[in-house]
Amino acid sequence: MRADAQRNRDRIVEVARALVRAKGFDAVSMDEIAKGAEVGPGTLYRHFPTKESLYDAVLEAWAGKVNAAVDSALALDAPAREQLLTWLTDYAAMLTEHKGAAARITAALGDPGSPFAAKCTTYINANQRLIDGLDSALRPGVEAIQISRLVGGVAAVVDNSELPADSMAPMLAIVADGLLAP
Amino acid sequence: MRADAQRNRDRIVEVARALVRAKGFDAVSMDEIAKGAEVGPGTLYRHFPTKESLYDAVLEAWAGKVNAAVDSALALDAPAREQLLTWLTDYAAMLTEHKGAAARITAALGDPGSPFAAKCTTYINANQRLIDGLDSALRPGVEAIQISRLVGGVAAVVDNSELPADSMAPMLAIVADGLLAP
DNA sequence: AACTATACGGAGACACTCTCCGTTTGGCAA
DNA sequence: TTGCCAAACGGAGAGTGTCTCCGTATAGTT
Repeated sequence: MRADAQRNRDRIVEVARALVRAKGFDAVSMDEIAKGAEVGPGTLYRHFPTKESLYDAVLEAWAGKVNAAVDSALALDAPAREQLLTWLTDYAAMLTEHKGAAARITAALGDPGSPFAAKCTTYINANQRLIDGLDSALRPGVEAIQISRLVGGVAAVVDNSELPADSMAPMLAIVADGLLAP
Repeated sequence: MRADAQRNRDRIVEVARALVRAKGFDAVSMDEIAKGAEVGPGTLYRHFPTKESLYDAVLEAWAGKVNAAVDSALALDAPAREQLLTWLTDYAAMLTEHKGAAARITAALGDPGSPFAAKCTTYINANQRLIDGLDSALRPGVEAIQISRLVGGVAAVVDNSELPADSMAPMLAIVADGLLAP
């Protein structure tokens, strides 16, 4: 890639990240991002063929954080319930970090054609590692994608309704208790 | 209201209901509805100032169904877990009956200014009656709006991802077990 | 039959995503 | 350094959506 193209690409992602953080994905237009990054719309679309593919780039850094969070939860010297709840809370917090991310990523969980497909497998794998790690403490038959969807659903609701972050806690507690073996 | 206006209003809602059922709320445009009802866009917007207010009219008939469902679940001669699961399943099924309804209604749960506010209180009241009916079988401190959000979240995910209806069952089972007293 | 409040319809304002294509420029080779 | 050209740029505008304004038509009353 030519040097100017690389510079522009980086600036676009940077500007987009700031705008999305401030106003939410849906409330930011591509023109606005282009203007902020001082490029034309044509340039923007040369780098990112759709708005969602730009969003995917904005969320890039997250995948690593997810794996770190599941590791640190499993490393806790605590009962399974607390490990589980710690992870669910961290996971939900990451999903609500950027407005609009939770619903989008969670909706894409089963769709390999989505621009978020790579992130989805990261999330599902993280939940699978959790299941493997917690072993027999969980109810039998629970699947990683179900956990992803449950927590994603809760996070999406809280995100959409613009609720305070701590309103997730009681709902995640219910999910956690439901996930533990009867 | 003048007779022709009433006729047009009824036809608009009828056409909108059919189109939304077939294609989902987001995929149907107001122009399309206007054409289908053989009125101009101006007439459409005279009756329904926003697209969402039209959707509210489309969903009108539901409120009664919700109350009937919670009654019939509570009337079951069965353990609390089964009553609870029956209701959650019925409730989720109603939310996914029209594409796009689950996320919209659930997002509006705490917002009195939403066009769906009336429906939201119906849903919350239904869950409150469930809590009162199941009495001490539920975990202490659980709130009606939390149940509404949990089930709404699950329904929204399934709706968004276009999953088969039966994929909700295991997730609702987890929620149900989490809701029952430990 | 005339009159008026009410309702109608459609052109178009405005916003948004995305495309096409003529113009400019970075980086390499002579 | 200079010249070349593939790569990148920018912006006008196509296409689609929600919603508005206002001149026209009509229902219902007098």
